[in-house]
Amino acid sequence: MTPNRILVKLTIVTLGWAVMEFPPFAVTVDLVVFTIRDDQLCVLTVRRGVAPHKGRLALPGGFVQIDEDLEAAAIRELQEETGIEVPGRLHLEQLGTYGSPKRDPRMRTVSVAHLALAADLPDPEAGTDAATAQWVPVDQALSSQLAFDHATILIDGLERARAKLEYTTLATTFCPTQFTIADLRRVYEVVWGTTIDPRNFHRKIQATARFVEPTGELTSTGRGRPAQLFRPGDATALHPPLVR
Amino acid sequence: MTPNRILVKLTIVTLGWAVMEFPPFAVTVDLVVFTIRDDQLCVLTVRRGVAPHKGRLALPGGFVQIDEDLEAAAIRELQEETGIEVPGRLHLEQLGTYGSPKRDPRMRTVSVAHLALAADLPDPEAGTDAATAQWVPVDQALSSQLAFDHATILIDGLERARAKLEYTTLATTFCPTQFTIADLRRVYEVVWGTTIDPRNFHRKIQATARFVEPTGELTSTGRGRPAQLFRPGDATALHPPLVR
DNA sequence: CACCTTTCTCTTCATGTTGACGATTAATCA
DNA sequence: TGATTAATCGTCAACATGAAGAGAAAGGTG
Repeated sequence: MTPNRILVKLTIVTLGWAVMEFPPFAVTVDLVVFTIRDDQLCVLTVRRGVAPHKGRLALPGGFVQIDEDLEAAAIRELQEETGIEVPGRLHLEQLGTYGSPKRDPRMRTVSVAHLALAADLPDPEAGTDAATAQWVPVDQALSSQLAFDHATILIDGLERARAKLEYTTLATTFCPTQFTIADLRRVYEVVWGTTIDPRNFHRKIQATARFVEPTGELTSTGRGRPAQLFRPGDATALHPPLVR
Repeated sequence: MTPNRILVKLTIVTLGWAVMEFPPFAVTVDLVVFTIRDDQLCVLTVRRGVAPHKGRLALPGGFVQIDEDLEAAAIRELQEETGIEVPGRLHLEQLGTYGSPKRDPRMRTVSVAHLALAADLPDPEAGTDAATAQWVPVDQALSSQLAFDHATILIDGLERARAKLEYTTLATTFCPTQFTIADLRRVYEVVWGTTIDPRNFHRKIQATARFVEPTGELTSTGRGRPAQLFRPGDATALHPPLVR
């Protein structure tokens, strides 16, 4: 057994009055970032340039630094890999932690996955750290061979996002600063993969206090009657929920 | 800077073709185990015997071993600290991960908290590893000074449990193998801290397919009209949900 | 310009769910 | 024999839902 193997088995830290020993883990954050582009739910991916899983799509992420909060690490990785301005109009929450001993063949890694929802964002800029980052439709990502256990994480993130639309106002984070009720409806339709009656949806949104606030302006987009524009209200929970 | 400090800053692992370096973390599991005793929601606690936070109440938990799954570690700790037979009639799920750099003064620790719900269990046996384990009413635990960030974890676990009763059938895991609808109602009342109309609750439970299945037997407990006995049905989700 | 299409918005109606609460049933207790 | 307790059944008004008719306000076309 080499000295390096011994390091993997046990780390010892002396801190004045106490001696602790513990098995050392690598801790990472992975990100499931959703947005809607061209009426499709898309997830942010990176292309792996090194083994293992070289060439496969993966979720963006990286090591948590030794003095860094988990959420801070998620925000930092998001900025590094996408150039997204954080904090902005973006929702970020912890999704779950994935720590199977076999999930990374190189070392024992525990990954704290985070879920982020954002309005449509510009393509990641080439020439930056985000060079290999790209938006991929979720169904396309799921039918490709994602690296590590990222397919599991993506499925969990998708289900979380679908569920949260039911009982929170998070759908508005997928929308620009001003939007119509039809825009909001398309968010639900795209994320849930269903169709929704426009008239009942309209009634329901209007009946939910503080879900959306009218800006007073109208769309001047093209076909059909112009729609009222809204901005997000300050409600966060929906009573009663919207049901799939 | 001592060699031990250097060990804390960086671990290097050589695995044939690759050399990785990463900051080493200690990974632990903590457990929020709820049960109901004497119409009170109780949480399993241990009394800390060593610094830091010596003498304070804490949630049970411990280090994840280097080749161990996160859930397996949670199950092992549960057995070691309480003697609870796992798997049994018990619900276990991941709650969230807590990794503030300051949460443990001894080292950088990331804790994967788990939530467990169980029917009333015997007191932990003295003389075992579980010697200091005890059931404490939740409000009492919250008004005491819990160790580390365990108050935060407990609050999150409580909120998760309350929310899950709304849209799942998990309330039955707090009940013995046979129970009355009134027993089930008291679970909701205790966890939510509310009172519920017995007649409407009765109607609602009966209307929800496969929530509970009648055993055909009746209670012969004491005062009042005897009640039908039920066992848990095979439904897991509630449509429509019960609302607080 | 008249007329059609499109989309937003308001409305109706039948059905189902909820909360409040009266009434009945079946046991124990005094 | 009541009185009390708790389980169970029933009623009713208010509210929410899904389906769908109809009007309003824009653009497109001949």
